[in-house]
Amino acid sequence: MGKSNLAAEILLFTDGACSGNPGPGGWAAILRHVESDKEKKISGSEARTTNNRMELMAAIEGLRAINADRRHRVCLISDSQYVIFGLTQWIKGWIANDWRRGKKSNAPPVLNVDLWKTLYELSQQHDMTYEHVRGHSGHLENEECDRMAVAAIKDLKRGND
Amino acid sequence: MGKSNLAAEILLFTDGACSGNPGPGGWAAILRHVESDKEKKISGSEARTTNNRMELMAAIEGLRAINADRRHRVCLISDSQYVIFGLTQWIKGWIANDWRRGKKSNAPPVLNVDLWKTLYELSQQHDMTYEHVRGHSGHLENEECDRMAVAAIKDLKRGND
RNA sequence: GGACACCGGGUUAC
DNA sequence: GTAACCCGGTGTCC
Repeated sequence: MGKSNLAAEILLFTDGACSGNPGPGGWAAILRHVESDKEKKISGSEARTTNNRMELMAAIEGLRAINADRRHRVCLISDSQYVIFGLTQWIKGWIANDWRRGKKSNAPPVLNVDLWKTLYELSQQHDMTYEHVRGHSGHLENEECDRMAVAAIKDLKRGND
Repeated sequence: MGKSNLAAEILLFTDGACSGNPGPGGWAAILRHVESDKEKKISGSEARTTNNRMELMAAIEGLRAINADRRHRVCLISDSQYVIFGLTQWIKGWIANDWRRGKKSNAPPVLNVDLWKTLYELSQQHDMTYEHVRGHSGHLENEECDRMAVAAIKDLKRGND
């Protein structure tokens, strides 16, 4: 529980899972309104995707579930360094370098740009803080997200999506 | 499978690797006699070299492994544009300009001239065709050469060379 | 400005 | 072991 958490109105826990990478994937998010302690849970799946795309989707759909009528103070909590470092550090360079992975003109393109652009726009609509937690280390909400994401894959495979 | 391949008697696949660039390096070549389907594999290493020198060495040693009693139709297949374009396009200009990278007398010198001269002489002894393949894109012999070159470095590091 | 290679490091998922 | 992703670099040429 860092200082950043104390100020947040909304805690957004996210996780993604992928059975095969690439393969069937699921994502999940838990939104907690700190003051009221109300919680919302959402999850979804895709037939063929990657682990990183599911981590991004969890954050995107989580942010989409927040009312955009005004800016909220949101703390995004994920076990994905890809998501957290991407949003807090790497994305500035990507934008500066026209979504390439480096300054050289023939540097390879950043992947999953579609999701990164969407996530970036959504993050700009609120006052965001970020926290990286280690996966599978007893973090309650993170583990619940993990279970939900895995369940979403299972539903997909059973055709119950 | 271009026309050029159909005519070749010998397919020569090559690759180089370098752990650090510059650093310990390895090279490898697979020679396939098309008619008999017989194969020969060779590899080697150097304690301190560069990626491009190893790519050149792979081609040099590959050509050296071909019997020079008469001219053979050889197709050299490499993922190094440095090697393929060097041999098919650039080297004419280098020779014309006394191994300089341009026509001006103060143009910078071509690097690795020792290897380029050796490779050029060897290539003149046969009827060569050339093919560039993308690295790490599922090309069987190229990937096998890659493994052999990396293994050569490993042997070197273990002192088993 | 362009291209092909060669690495070093880190995280996750199978 | 392989695959999805990111950061940082050099070797070489046009």
